[in-house]
Amino acid sequence: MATIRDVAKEAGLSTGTISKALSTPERVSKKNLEKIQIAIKKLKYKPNMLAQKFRAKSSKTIVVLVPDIANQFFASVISGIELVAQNRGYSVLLGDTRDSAVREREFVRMVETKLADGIINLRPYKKEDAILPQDDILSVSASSCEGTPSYSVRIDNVGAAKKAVSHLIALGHKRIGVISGLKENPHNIDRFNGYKAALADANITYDPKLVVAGDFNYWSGLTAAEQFSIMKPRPTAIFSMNDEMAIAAIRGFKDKGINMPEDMSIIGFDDMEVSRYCIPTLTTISQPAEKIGEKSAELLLQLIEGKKPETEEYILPYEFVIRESIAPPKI
Amino acid sequence: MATIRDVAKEAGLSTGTISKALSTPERVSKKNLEKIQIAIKKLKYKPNMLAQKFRAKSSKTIVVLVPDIANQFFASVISGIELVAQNRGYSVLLGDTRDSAVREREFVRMVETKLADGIINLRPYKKEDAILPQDDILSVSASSCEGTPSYSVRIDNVGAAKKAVSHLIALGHKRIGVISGLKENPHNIDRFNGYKAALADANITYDPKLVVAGDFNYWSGLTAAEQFSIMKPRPTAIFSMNDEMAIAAIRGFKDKGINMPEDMSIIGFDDMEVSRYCIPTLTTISQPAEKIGEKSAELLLQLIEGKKPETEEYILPYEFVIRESIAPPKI
DNA sequence: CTGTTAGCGCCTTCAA
DNA sequence: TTGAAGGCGCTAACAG
Repeated sequence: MATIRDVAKEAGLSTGTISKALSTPERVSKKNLEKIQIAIKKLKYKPNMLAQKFRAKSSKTIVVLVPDIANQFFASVISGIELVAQNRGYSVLLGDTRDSAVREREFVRMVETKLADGIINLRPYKKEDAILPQDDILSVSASSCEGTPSYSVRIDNVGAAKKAVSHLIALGHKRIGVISGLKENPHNIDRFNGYKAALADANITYDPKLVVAGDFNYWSGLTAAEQFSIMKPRPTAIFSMNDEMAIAAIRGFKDKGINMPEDMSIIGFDDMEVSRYCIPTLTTISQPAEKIGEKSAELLLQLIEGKKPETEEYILPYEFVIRESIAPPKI
Repeated sequence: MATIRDVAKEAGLSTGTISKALSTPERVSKKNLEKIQIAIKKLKYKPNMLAQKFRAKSSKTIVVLVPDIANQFFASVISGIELVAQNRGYSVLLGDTRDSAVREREFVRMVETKLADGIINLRPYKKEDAILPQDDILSVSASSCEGTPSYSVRIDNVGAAKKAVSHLIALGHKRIGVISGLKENPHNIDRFNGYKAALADANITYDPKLVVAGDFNYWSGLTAAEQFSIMKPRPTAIFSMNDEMAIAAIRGFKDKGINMPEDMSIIGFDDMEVSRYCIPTLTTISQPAEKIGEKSAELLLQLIEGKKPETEEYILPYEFVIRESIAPPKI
């Protein structure tokens, strides 16, 4: 492997000049620039970035911690992060933690040991179970929840859920079921609080029987629909903690001969691509996933470059997208 | 940030001893080991891995090129890769190329510039449009297709497709439709060849009208089902190039009053998790995704460590999983 | 505009 | 078992 010294020798110049030619070519004479070009080509010289980074004491890399990489929403957030990072000359190291704290710590170690400059965490957490933030680690929490410590970018989950449920109430619904996500999941908790708040506002008493436990996955939405279909009295509308379960539930209700939206209204959360296509198309909360990613990256890069951001918490606007899946209750 | 020299000073020893204490503690006296431990804790010393890697001239990192990160199958393959890599002390850098050659090149540059030691490519390609392999880059192609240049790990797509279609023929089906994936996609091509081979074996003439173009996504499966439902005569069975489209098609057929498997048989490809749950459960080809990942990683690490693998092409066994979605045709 | 030189943090001889 | 010293490839003074 050719080094900068080999190039210098080949071009009959010093390493300093080669280095300059690479970083600020305008400050090197044209003649020498040409010689250098030729030498580089001849030797197939590629700068050793490991050496560059070592010397610069900065890896120009940020780690993105993802609980589950095969997830549309996260993929969009990552997309936004990469956009900003690349524009600023940073690379993105994806850390699929698969919800394991051990794996999460490993990635934190990477920044402790200089392999990365900072972390964006896509796993929502409350204060209690937080590994991050850590004193000596620059980190930002993306798509976080209420009460996330330190820098964070998110939407108002409570408000969004409340808005959705209030809309159902305004349509005339009184018995509104919930397909919940994982119990301990902070997003689930926030959205659930929004649900309760909407009921409280309308003086509807909260009935825990109307809450069916799901796990954010398709299958659990299907099961939930079955349970709702045999309830007496049956709810007239459902608020699902994500689109995937909502879409499964639509399917499940149809199998039981319950038609949407005539017999049953349903609202999801996320606005996945399929939600525009399913039958009926799904009313849902749309999160600005890419924007969340972009904002998080901007925040982290600010921190890395030693600037102090104005605010700790950035709350981005969501959108309540009304589609075919809701209607006033019968009677 | 404390360096190894600071620790040496604090412990009253030389840097060499500290270094040894970190790598081969058994070769350092217990007394000194203790002193060193204390010094490290006091100074909160963390070795600078950028320096370590620089000196070792090896990043102990492999890049995994993924066309689309939000994809179950790829996620499983990556899982297998990470398993092997971590056991051998390598980290995995995920490169989501989003099918862009530019982005792909960027990751190739990382290994040229020492930021990574080798590449595992999850994008299938034929000889013509290959960026990899490249002379000076160690790479392995995972989940590749027929005719992939250089080291590769895959299943026999042609054989698998042929087996599935032959099974339909054996059940008595003669008009067998296809929901294809993206036209240029090599997996699509291989599987399509398998389909044709099965027809040829049974002396059934290939009818291009029975092929509906899809794109591997849910929505295209739905559309395909609509098209098939108005064909006259309608096919009695469908071979779908992946599970996602197959599951969508089941849905689409049901909407048209076509019941599976009585009125229509269907077979998918991939064996996604949902395929075990949908109604009817889906007959499909199961790929050993994790195993493909593991084998690819083993191969690449062998190459990195300078050993020459026995074979260039590793073909892993697939499984034809028969579930409820197929039956003999009516009459 | 170009060359010289020192040193980033670590590890590995080599000698004690 | 420990210490001293050199060097990995690169860049940033500084001097010319």
